[in-house]
Amino acid sequence: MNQDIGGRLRELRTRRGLSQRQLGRLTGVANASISQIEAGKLNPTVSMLKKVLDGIPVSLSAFFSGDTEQAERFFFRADELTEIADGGVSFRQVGANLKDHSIQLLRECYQPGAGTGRHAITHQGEECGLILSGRLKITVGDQTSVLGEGDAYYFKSSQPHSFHNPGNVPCELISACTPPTF
Amino acid sequence: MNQDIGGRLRELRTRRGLSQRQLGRLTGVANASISQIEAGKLNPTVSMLKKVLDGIPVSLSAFFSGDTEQAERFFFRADELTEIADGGVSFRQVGANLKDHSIQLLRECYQPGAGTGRHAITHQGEECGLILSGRLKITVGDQTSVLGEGDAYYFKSSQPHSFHNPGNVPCELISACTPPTF
DNA sequence: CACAAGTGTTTACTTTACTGAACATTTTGA
DNA sequence: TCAAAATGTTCAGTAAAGTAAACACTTGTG
Repeated sequence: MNQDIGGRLRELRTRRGLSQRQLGRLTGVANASISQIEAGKLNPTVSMLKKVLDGIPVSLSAFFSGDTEQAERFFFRADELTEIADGGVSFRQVGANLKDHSIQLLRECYQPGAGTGRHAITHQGEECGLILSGRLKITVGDQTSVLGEGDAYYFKSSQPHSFHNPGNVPCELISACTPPTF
Repeated sequence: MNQDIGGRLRELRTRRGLSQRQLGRLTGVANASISQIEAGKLNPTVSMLKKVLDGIPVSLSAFFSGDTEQAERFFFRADELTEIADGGVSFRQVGANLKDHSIQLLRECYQPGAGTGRHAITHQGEECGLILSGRLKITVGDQTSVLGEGDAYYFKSSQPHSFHNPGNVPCELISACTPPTF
């Protein structure tokens, strides 16, 4: 844990071309502390880490979300988007097999009458989508709406939510959400 | 600062229906510490805060990015998605006027020959998309590919990237990305 | 009512985060 | 070539984080 923090801090600091002493003077933190944090020999307080990061500058949020890695593949052919069907609902996820992604982009298709049960187990993150064709009845919290082609939705996944196709033609849409687990 | 952390922790804990002691037993942290953190009287170490958050469970990333607020609107009619055109490229963003969102879902249209310059100023986050119609030539890092209907892409925005429509019909796609700024 | 089990808070005490000043090396420049 | 001024690391002292055990209070149950 502290090894991770230290390594990441060192990477950010050196990438910025700063020495431990420079960063220390800049932030009012002892250079010894920065050295020990980077070596994983110190268990920094949040306020301490924040002071140091302010000098880089990087937010705590950015620091812990840590998106510095490179993706190994960028392009996916249509037939690679394996379809997952469940009842009258089918999904095709872009980049489903990527090991570390923060967006789930789905092409979804709801057959007439199909839908999801109410998601009682709400998850973190956010969801949004845009209707390509057909009609979809969406309930979020205590609000319900029937969306048609070109309409869209956006909500925090912590809201209980459900989808249902009330029409008599399939409903196609594209949805994007942040992953359920952090 | 510690007031903020404390308040946020208390909000998350109580929303979860946990008492300080329950959370303490669950995580192996003294309930007194949780009490003091919530009161802003303690300056927790990162590892300490992480142990506590693991019991909720919330990641450090989610904790500091703070996506617990409720969206005020969930549904958007097609004509509300105001179009932004720039050269031969047009965008329609879902939930563009939401004050705090972590996904940018765009319906994009590239006219024949249109494209973006190479994005030299790379930003944080990730981008992905799915081609609805037409063809789009995408360059990411040192890789280039021409995608057609149903094809998709996914990459970290820190990679230099550019888009261009090499065909003679408009190219429509849906893209999703995490916001450029933290 | 009384008592048991829960809640969050406060208080000594132990552990440790954090500092300032040393250290050993490497780089810069006259 | 030899200071001079960087670099990162180690170390003793101190300020504070974190704990265990009390506290005062509320809630439910026989």
